[in-house]
Amino acid sequence: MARERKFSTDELFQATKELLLSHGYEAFTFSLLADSLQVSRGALYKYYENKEELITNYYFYEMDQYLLKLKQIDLHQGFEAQFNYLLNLMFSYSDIQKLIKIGQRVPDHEEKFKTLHTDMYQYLQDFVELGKKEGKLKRDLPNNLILGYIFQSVAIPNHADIPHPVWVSSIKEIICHGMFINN
Amino acid sequence: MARERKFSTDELFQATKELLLSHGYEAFTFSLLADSLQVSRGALYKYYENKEELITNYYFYEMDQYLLKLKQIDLHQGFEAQFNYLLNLMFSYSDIQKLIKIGQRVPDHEEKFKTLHTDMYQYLQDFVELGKKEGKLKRDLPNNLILGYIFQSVAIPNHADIPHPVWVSSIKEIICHGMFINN
DNA sequence: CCTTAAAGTGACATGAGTGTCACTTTTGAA
DNA sequence: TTCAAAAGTGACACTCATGTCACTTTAAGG
Repeated sequence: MARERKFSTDELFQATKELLLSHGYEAFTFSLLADSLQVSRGALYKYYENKEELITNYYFYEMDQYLLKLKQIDLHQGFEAQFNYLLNLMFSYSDIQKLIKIGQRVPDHEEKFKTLHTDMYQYLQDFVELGKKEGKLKRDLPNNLILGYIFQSVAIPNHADIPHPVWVSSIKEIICHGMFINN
Repeated sequence: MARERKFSTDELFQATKELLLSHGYEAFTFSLLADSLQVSRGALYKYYENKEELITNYYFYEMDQYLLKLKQIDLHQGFEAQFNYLLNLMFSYSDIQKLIKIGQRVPDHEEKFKTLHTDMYQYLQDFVELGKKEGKLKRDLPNNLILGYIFQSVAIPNHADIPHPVWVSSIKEIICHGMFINN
């Protein structure tokens, strides 16, 4: 009954992601997106009323996928295994941290994004509590700081091009045991 | 001989800083800046040809001040004292990290900003090396990771509103000895 | 008092993104 | 074959930031 679409929702979101990462929120335009999808600008308005609505939708799509991955942490037994899983996840989805920062710029939606962020942290409280119960994590550290450190570590710029495996194991070393030599 | 200026360079840079932090690079406009200074847009063009030139100038001004503070690290004797000085500096100038990120968006100047960033790191190599020589810092950790880790820590969002002193001492604990209990 | 240089103003042309809409194209079902 | 629903197009009116420029205002020196 209807004509075939020139682009799928997945393609649209993929293009949105690339443009958001390369241009930022303010410089992201429907023109750019239309060009990238080789479609007219008007066509996009058939699906989304404006850039804000599009990006909000895209974010929920992206975050759903991410949370799904995050929830798989429960498939791992014991804190140590969960910790390793989480750290690897961070590195394979390192774009997400950048996207979250960009997403906080969407007007009127700072609240929504803050909530999403908080939810994510909330969800991982169990993981941190497990670590504390198992006597692995220091009890006096705020849970949110522990999570913040794990999330932020993927954002440290590797300007000196240290080989990835060395970089990752060094980060793990610092997170777990710090940069100071014990005495 | 000349008419009195309605705003000083310091006022202009202060307003620029506030607008950059609140609106980001792409949404920063001469109109906004002119309004903020209660001056006509045209007046700004007497001093800077465009937004890029203005922001570049502002950045060099800001970074000069910051580097000056950074260099005062040498006034402290021994690694431990320097480490404490650096950490306090990070927290009192926490806007700088955000500004650096925003600055990386200025077109054609990513190179310049990357250089500036690298220079800053370069300048602190001595500090890290001192820590390693004094047997305080783990020798096998890449210097840039140690610095990056210290810089990033001020960017961790304190959504749960942990009291500042607790927050800071917890961060120091993690940086120095990690989040794991030793066994 | 008058001149002059710098500061500041406001209007103009330009270019780009926005949102809309009448119109065309495609497609499958009747 | 026809036709209706959904996809897609491109032009239009609108808004807003940009950069320029002729003009006005100010203030100090001659």
